[in-house]
Amino acid sequence: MIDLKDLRDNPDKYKDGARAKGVAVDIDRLLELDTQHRALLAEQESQRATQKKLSKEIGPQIGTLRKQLKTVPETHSSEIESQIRELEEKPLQLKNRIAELDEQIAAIKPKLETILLAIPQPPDPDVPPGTSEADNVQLRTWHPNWFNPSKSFVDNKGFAPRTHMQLAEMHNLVDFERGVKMSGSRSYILTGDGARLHQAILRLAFDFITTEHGFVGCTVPVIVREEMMVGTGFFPAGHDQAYHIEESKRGSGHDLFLTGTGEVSLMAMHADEILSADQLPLQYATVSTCFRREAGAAGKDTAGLYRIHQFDKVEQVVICKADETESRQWHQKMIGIVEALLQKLEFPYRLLQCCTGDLGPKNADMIDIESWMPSRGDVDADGNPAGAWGETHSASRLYDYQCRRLNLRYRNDQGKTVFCHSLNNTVLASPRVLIPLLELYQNEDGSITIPKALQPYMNNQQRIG
RNA sequence: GGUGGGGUGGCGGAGCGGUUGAACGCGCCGGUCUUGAAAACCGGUAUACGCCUCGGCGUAUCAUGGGUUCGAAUCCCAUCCCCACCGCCA
Repeated sequence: MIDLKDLRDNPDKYKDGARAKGVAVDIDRLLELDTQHRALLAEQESQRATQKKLSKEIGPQIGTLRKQLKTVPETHSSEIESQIRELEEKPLQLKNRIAELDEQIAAIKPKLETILLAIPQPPDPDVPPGTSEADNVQLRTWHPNWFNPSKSFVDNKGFAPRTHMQLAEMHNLVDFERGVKMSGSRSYILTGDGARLHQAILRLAFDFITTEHGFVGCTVPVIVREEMMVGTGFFPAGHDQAYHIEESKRGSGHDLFLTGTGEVSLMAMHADEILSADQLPLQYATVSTCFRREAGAAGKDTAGLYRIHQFDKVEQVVICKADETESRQWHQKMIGIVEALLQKLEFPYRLLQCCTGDLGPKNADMIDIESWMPSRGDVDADGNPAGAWGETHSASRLYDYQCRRLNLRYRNDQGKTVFCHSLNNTVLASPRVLIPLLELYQNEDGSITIPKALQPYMNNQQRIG
């Protein structure tokens, strides 16, 4: 959520921001509604003030008259009753006017909030303009000595690559058919060493972020209330991407949603709280199952483990003071953690500065990290895929956009309550990450060397096949 | 799933239709006293929004949302949450 007061002062900042992100939102309409809303509120409040004052005068008078009614002979009672009635009628006009104003305010408020929630965070000025991921800008790349993605796979390893699907089939690592039988398209079963690799790499990532980088590990609910989806900024825009559990249809007071990332629960933990400054920064990590409907992605990346409905992800979030410099430092630090992990695994990767159109509604800035996936990209004359970068990580910087929605604040040195800043980044998501693992570490005979960093988590096993 | 009891400020805990944003205690902050500290005493101590002559003023908030009433923390309804017991269960 953006700051309505700031929007009043700088409407163009938000109009430009929405335009840069390609989000259609009627900010002029919001300003109009806001003006109306405030006028009504002012009148309603002053009417209420008069009503309160009047009530305090009348109240005791009615009280005394009622007491009199009990003691006085019946001959006088009708006179007292009419006095009471007279007093009671006094605030009636006010009451009607207030009810009228209440109604008008109640009619405007949801309209106002709908627009307010839809206004995206303006991109930072240093974010390059663009309309889609095609306009993202490569910042830097890294690769191990033994695999340079600027050369072909054959040049790197001396043989033609198999895809992760072929490798998975060879070694019975994934059962796509039965996964689909059970749960439809984009479903899978990790089996045998596939399941072990998955657990091993998640555990490696979880240990790395918690023990080496001091993030507090948490297990969190992956089924949450709608307000948490709204609070973290995934709703309303991402409503179609979330699985919806309609508990209200079964008599419950509210529906639930499956989270598409551990970020939701990690951030929602402190919703509606006022933290003390010395609690900050909060560094949390979780490994959680993520659910994504992939609505609108029909036909895209349908084969293999790339785009699936359910996966597991180690996620990191930071909640820090409302300080841009600190926020930016954390962003760099969180990216550095991922780079260190990928270097441990010896995966070639690159950093991409996402352009304005690719940021999503809540981010001021986003850096994607992509790992080299030999099976992606165009197929050459020999029938070998050229390989391509595939997104494995995404590091977001949100200022107070998310904390404002979550009502997550802290008390600063002056004792004022201030919305925190928040950031999040993938640590590692599997099984997508098994794509580079299997494909990069395959040998000519189809066997797979297990990365050194992973071997301790695989009972010191060195190869598959 | 069933039955019963509850949700009041940072915490504990009163209030159960009329100057109650809320007694009292604890905690916290400031002050007096003290060489210093403690004790004692005095004062202060919520959040949000709106208005504004930047000193304030107003409104809302006693789980949440409705309702009754001239007036609701207090009465009614719905929902959420917590606790206890029973049932079911990894």
